[in-house]
Amino acid sequence: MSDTTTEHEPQDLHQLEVQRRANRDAVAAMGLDPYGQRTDGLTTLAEARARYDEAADREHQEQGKQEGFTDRRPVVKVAGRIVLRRPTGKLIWLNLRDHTDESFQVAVSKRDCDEQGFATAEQTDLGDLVVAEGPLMRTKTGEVTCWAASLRPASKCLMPPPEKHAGLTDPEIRARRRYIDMWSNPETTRTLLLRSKIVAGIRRLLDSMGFVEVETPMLQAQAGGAAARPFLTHLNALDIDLSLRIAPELYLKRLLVGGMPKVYEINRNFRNEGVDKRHNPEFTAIELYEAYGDVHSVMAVTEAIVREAARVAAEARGLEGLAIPFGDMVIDYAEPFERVTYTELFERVMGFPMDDVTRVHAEAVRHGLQVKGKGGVPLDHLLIANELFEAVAEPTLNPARPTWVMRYPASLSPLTRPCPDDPRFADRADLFIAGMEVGPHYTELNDPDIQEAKFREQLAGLDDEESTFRSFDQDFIDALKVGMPPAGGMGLGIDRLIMLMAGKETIREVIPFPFVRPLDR
RNA sequence: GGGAGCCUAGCUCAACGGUAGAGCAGCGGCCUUUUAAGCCGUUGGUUCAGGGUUCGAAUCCCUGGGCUCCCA
Repeated sequence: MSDTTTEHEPQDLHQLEVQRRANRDAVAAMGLDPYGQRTDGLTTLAEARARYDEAADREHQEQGKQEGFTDRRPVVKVAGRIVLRRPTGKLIWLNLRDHTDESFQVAVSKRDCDEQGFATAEQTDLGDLVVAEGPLMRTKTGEVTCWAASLRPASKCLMPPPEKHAGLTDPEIRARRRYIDMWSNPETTRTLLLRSKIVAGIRRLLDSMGFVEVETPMLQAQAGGAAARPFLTHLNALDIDLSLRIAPELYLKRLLVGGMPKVYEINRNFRNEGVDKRHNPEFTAIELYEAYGDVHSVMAVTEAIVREAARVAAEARGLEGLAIPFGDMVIDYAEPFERVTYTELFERVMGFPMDDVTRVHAEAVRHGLQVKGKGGVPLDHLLIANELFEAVAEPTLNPARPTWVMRYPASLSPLTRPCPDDPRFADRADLFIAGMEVGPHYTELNDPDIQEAKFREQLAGLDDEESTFRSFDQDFIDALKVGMPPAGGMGLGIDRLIMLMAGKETIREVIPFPFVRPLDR
């Protein structure tokens, strides 16, 4: 047996860690492995609790001391992290936590537990992992408890744990040291498990609708498909610079050209922009394309996805129906989503039509909005109108009602197909929930000549810095020349969707390891 | 990018110009039905870093760092 305490100079370690190492070594000195080993036949804490048998327990209480009594109480074997510890002399109460139950009581009695088990219980610290085995009973005060016949160490926690009631609250350390946050604050684990369940539900739904999940390149020579700064990297083998993708769009469309009728990808995008409550440099999005569909058909897919997410969330959180609380409101996803066109909303809120150049300009100035671009050139009228729309009209949307804003002005959405009945408007719809823009939906442009012209127009409008990051994607135009079916396409931010469903107002809460500044050490 | 707030023991927090403290955790002791167990005793600090003002600074000022929130 190695004496692990000698591997570190005691003065390098905090006294609390020194003490924990000593406690670990005391367990090892008893001939037990403080780090445990494979254990078969374990049940989760929630399963163990569910196995409690009232009748068998009563029978044991009434007749347990009689000659020839057969104990029929179910015996469970459980593993968990010690979150509370109450020694009362020759009886030690431990509360274990796992991903299914935040506090499951184990009693370790000197009389009824094996000798090593009781000695282990005496040496354990808060945060240690242990395996307990014994019959299920109810205490005087009614708590279902595993009355341990044996207790074995499973792993040592050498780090002093957070305060046992207040838990870990520092938002930075919660994100940086998620492995502590997760067991210290069970809500964190619940949220991350909910995320997994929702994503699995979305995949199940889309597969049942005939969509095929694909994976397209993350490393791209030119990062296209969205307006965002990419991360740059380098491929040593070929000595060329590459970008991490900002969107999978242009590859998914190539798959439509190739003949896949319904495709989606749930994967990471990388945008070299701000980090705040709603933005992480890497984030997960679903992007989906449906051949022979249009903006309306993919809106229907999104509504189905959002309702499925709400169904999974409501079930996991024990909520009635599809009403999910978020902040100080409750969003009922069972209700039909609101629909409003861009121009309707503009006129209703502003009180004048958006082509009223004079009033648009005056209102923009009154709201302190930019009416001039870089270099003092006056902005295009529609761009000014759009600033007004975003600053004044959008915020009037009822945050508690998922709302589609439809039919954007064509010139604001150059890469979208115009509405068939009026080419001044583009067949685009954005979904807003709780004041967040959740995802754009389009009838996709599939005419290669128009696409090429719009590309070039857009590139010409970029300033120098932006244009160094973006370039013309000839192969994509070539793909369109081969013929892409008419299609509907959509993107949906998974992290934001999870925020809504988990009731978390920061993106950090729903990402297992959100970006944190590297420590300088 | 602009503004505000915060940084004190392992954790959660007091002390706001006059001897750095509490609870939890830890350590020693007692305790076989506890539930934030209890009782007695006790260890633990470069008050983010550096500079300044002052007889005296965790506290006031300056610079830097980090975090959080609001706005763009």
